[in-house]
Order: sequence, then C-alpha cells, then structure tokens
Amino acid sequence: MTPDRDADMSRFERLERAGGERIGSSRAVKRVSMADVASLAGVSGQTVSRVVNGSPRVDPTTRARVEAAMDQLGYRPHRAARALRTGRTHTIGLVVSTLATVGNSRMLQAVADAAAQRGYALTVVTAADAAALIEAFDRLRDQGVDGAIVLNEATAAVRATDAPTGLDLVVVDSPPSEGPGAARFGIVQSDHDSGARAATEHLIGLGHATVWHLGGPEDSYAAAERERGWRAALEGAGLVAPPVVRGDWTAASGHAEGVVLAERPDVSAVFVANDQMALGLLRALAAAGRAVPAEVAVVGFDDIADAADYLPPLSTVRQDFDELGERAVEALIGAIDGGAPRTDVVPTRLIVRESSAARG
Amino acid sequence: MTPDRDADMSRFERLERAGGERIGSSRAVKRVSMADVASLAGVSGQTVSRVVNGSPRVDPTTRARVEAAMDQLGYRPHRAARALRTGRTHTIGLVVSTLATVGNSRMLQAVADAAAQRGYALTVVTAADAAALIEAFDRLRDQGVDGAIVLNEATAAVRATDAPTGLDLVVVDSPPSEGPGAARFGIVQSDHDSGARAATEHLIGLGHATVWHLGGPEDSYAAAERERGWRAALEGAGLVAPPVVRGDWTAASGHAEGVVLAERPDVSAVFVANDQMALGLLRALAAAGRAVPAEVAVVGFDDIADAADYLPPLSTVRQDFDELGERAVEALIGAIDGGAPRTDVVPTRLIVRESSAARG
DNA sequence: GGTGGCCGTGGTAACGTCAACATGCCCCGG
DNA sequence: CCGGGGCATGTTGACGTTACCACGGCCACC
Repeated sequence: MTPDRDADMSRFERLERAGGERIGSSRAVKRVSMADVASLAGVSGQTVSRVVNGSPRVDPTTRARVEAAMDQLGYRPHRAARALRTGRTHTIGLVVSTLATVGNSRMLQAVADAAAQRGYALTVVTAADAAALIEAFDRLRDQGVDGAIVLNEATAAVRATDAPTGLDLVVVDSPPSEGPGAARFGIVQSDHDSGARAATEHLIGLGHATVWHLGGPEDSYAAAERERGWRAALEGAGLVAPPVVRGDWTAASGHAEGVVLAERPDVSAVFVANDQMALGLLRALAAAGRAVPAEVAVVGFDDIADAADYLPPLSTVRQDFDELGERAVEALIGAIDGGAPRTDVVPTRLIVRESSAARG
Repeated sequence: MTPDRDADMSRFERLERAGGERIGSSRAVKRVSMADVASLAGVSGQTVSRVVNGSPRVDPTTRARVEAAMDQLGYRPHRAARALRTGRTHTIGLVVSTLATVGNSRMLQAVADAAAQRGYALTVVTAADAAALIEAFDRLRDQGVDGAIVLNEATAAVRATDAPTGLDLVVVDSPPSEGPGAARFGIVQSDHDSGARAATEHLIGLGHATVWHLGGPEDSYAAAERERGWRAALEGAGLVAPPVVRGDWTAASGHAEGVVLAERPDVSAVFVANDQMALGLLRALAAAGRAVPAEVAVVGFDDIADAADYLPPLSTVRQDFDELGERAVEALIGAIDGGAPRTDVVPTRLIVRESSAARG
C-alpha cells in the first residue's frame, strides 16, 4: 500500500515538473500532449498516435522509444480530444429507475465493474417513470455516451425505447422488442420463468394444497415472468392458482399485502416476487402468529445478501447479478461496435433455507 | 406520456432530415453543429456561442433568432468539443468501495440526482481497497472528470487522498484532512457522534445496566465516530463500557458476532453500528431464544427502508442521505469553481421502534 | 534490371467549441 | 463638430487527436 502511494506521488511530481510553468498551484499543471511525447521521442505525432492505438505498422524500436517517452512524461491520452475526433466517447450510460431495490444496486455494481474492465466509463442517470426515461436518454445523448443499459421495471417505460433514441441500447428484463423492424435493442435477463417455476414446484413438493403469489408491480416485465412461472408450475401440478396480490418491490408493500395473506387460514405457502417484499411478509406472518415454515412456507426471489439473515433465513431464487452485468456490458459494446442486438438469458437457481424447510 | 413521446420522435425526425445524407441507417445522422445554427440564423458562430452560454452582450432580437434556429435544428452543444476547448467536462466522479451496503447505494442515488439537477454528469467507479483507490483516481483523471466524491469506509484508503491527485475532492465520512497544508479536500458527513450518543442514551434511559456495541470495521471513520458517541454516552451516565465487538457492515458479520453476544446473559442492550448488522444480530438473538426487546434491546444506525420491517421493527438512527448527497455535490462544484474546501455535518435523528420499546 | 507493392513514417486537415482580439456603429461630452 | 467609449458582432486560431494521403526505401518477382 505504501509503495503504491509513493509510486503515484512520484509520477505526479514528474508530471508537474514536466509541464508546469507556474509553481505553487497544483491546478496549473499543463497537461502532456501527444506533441510533447512526439518531440521527446523524435517522431511525429502520428506515430505516437499509432503506438497509443496499438497499430501494427510501427517499428518495434520506434515503439519502444515512444513508449519510453510516454512513460517519462506520464502521458495520458485526452479523451475529449479523441472523442471529438472519432465520435466515440468510450462511455456508456446506465439508466436506472431507482436504487432503493437491492437488486438494482447489485446490478449497478456489476455493470460498473464490467465496464471499467473494458476501459469504458460508466455514467449513471436515474429515471423513475416513462417521461423521465425520455429525458434521461436526452441527457445521455448530450453527454455523448456510445450506448446505454436500461434498468427499469416499468414495461411501459421500456416500450418507449422502441422509439429511435440515436443510442445503442441494451435493456435488462425487457419483453422482446416488437414490430416489423425486428430487434431495436439488446436484451439481457435472468431466467425468471424457470426460477419461479422451481420455487413453486419446491413448495408444491412440500405438500401444500396450493401456492399463493405476492407479485411485483403490474407494469414490470420481470414480475410478469415470475408470475408466469408460478402459474405454470401450479398448472403442471393440476392445482388452481389463487388470486395474485401485488406489491411494489418494497418491504413496506410486502408487509401491507402480507397482512391480508396472513389473515387467511388457507394460505400455507407463498412465493414472493422479491426478497424485500418477503421480508415484509415475514413480519406480517409473525405478527399474526403464524409460524414460518411450520404453518406458512415462504420463498423469495433475488437472493440478496441479507436474505440469509431474515427470520427465518429465506429460501429464494438466486439471480447472478454479476453475470447479468457482465453480459449486458458485453452485449452493449458489441452493438456499439456494429454487432446485431442479441438476447441473453442467465440461469437462476433455487436456494432452500429455513423459510421453506420440510414440514417436520 | 404519449405526447412526450411524439414530441421526442418528431424532434428526432427533424434532426435526421436536417443533417442526414444517407437514408436508411439511423446511425448516420450527422450532428448539428454551431455553424449550422449560425448560418440558419444568419449570424456568426461566435454569436451562437454567446447565446448558448448566456452572455449578456447579445441583442435580444438576435438572441431570439438564434434560439429559434437552435430549436428548429434541434441543436445540442457538443460536450467533447467544449471540454477540449475549456478544459471542463462538467462531469464528476464518484468513487465507492462497494454498493453492497444499502447506505452507499442510497448515497449514490442522492448524488446522481443532485449532480443531474446541476447539469453535471456522474461517472461511477468502484474501489475496494487503498490500491484500487489510487487506480480509481487515475481512471477518473483519464476520463477528465472535474472532481470526485469519495465514498469509502476505509480511513486508510481515504488518507491516500491526501496525496495530490490533481482532482478536486469531496470525501464523505472522512477524518479532517491533516498536515500543515490545511484542508486538501472537502468533507461531508452525518453527525455520527450525536446520533450514536442519542441511541445509547435512549437505551440507558430504558434502565439497562450498560449498553454493548456491535461496531463497524476498525479502519472506518464513520464506525469510529459512532463508537465515540456510544462511549461518551456511557461515560456521561457513569457506566463502564463493555468490550466492543466488530463486524464489517454485512448482516452475515452481524450474525457471527451476534451469536457471541447472544450467549452472554449480561447483554441486555446493544447499539449496532448499522442496520444490516443489526439484522444479523436479531437473528442470532432469536436463535438463542432471547426476546427483543423484552430481554435484549437493539438499536441500529442508518434507517434503511427495510429496517421498519425487521423482526421486530428496528429502532435506529436516521441518516439523511439525500441531504448528504446534495451537500456533497454542492461542495464539490463549489471547489471546482474555485471555492475553498469546506466541511459539512448533517444532523441525524433517533427513530424509536419496537426493538427498543420500553420494557413492559 | 526494371517495376510493383508493402512497410514505416510524416504532413495536413478537420472534428466543434470558445477566448482573444478586431471591427464598425452609435451616442455622448467637450 | 469631432473624438472617445461602449456595445453588438465578426474573425482567427487553438485545444489534442486521428483519418487520409503522400513519400522514400526495400524486397521480390518476372
């Protein structure tokens, strides 16, 4: 750690010495340009450019000389100048509805890391509703991002992205883009359907007469897919699906709906569309004196880190957020580089904990 | 929604018509430059620039004409060109250690919104340790951000920011910057000390013989401050402080440490350094058969949204993340515009819920 | 032995913007 | 009536980079 820091400081000082006319103010460091490197290395700016961009048409000797000069001067390419010239900013945007849901936060982190690893900067914009989404795209276009990843529950809002935005787009958890124009944007998502099915089948396997569903908002595609999987599992087992109750992903909404479910004696198993709502449900069940899992079994979705410490520890369907982020970035960069939009589905996995332990 | 969308589409079409040579490929839209606006309005580019930047030295008539032309063409200033010329990117960076803690996510959202509101783009970089922090600053400098906000628990890592980075900086939850050079960066933080003190005094007021502390990591400044407040409250009441146990902010660590605490019969009140660790503690207590709050009272810190749905609902100290984000952005932009680094402290507030209800 | 082609390199211009200076005009004071 | 000063606007060049074309030298092939 200490060596690293020293290394950085000395590089900085070199930089300051190299370009600084003024003394005292660290703000006055003149930046090292390609021309500086070129003259030190005794080559033209063009050759420096070739070295920087890894062109093969450079003599190894020359390349070494240029690299030495860059090192000595602490040269860093000027992104704005490059962007002006090439039209590529090497920046991608992320549009997110909210960071209040833990899943979105996890995705953001995964996307940030994946982008950084590929040398792309990530700029984040929030957009709660459809109108804000349009505005968010405007802002991103102004900022000159090369493309954007959309993390927005509202299907209706995502539809708006069918409109031409002038940006390459990858949408996470989106219905297939429709219309005759075929795919307008890439899609990356978890296998909500299978995950929900597995969760529901697991509950059925425990011997419950049926499985209730505490779902996500009506306009969410992910919520619809999870509901679909739940319904399919019930149907497959020849059971009737009870009416769906819906929350808005928050624990508070899970509690509010949970109070209603807890009152019904015929509720003995609930598949909840995300972990945070399950947390609220668990509280409602506890308040109603209904033991989990003895009287009511509960399974969530997401497997956020906290779920293992709920009371009782929550069975849930794990989403691989890191993989999702990775694929979203990869798909977007592919599209930016001229590839066709594609659709990726990442598998999910049922994690059984105490909230749905076998009835003893 | 529909009108908005239509408006956007027609603007896009205008844009396409205005500059497009090629047909068919929506990627080929040529961007509208200042020169296009200038020639349409019959003025020089310089005058357009003056209008865009709100210079007062423009005749109202001319200004109107230029604005009409901009509107008609759908002109958007080119940020990269502007950045190249002025050296300002109007972008700020956010360095965050992890988004796994809900507090950090909340801060990120608040910062994103505050930055957007001021016309700044926000780029996010993660940096888990001190070495990564240095690298993160490098990357941000490459990307040409005007300044950065640092959200990183590790005090040691934050210290590294004492090294010149060539960036204006605002650090959230940092010890005062030290040394003869006075303040190198701005600081924004919650009043951890008072919050912790209030929480501890509340527990003492409930009649507990003493209050235990489940603290954050040793290298965290926020954790140290909270511990300080806890200690001060005990001292003020003439009570002896029990040994501190520490977690790493996660629920899992709270559970691991909580198991130890739950075994001790002399533990009847615990002040936990954040809500997520408190969740783990609650589970440990439940597993040990110790009722909350009847046998053990618990108070957390942060007031994340889920805390109200813990079992039992968690008493906690609320941080005003939105205010923190707002102030951090404000302080940073102030510094970018040449202001002196400043320190802001945002008040915290005790929220009493069932986990520390008065003993019946 | 001539010629074509490739290889390494350099020169020039342009991306869109804004700062600095220049220009022409009108109004006011002496 | 003339000169100076402000005001609105225009002209020029530069920020740092890369695309395009040009050039000389060398090898290979016929």
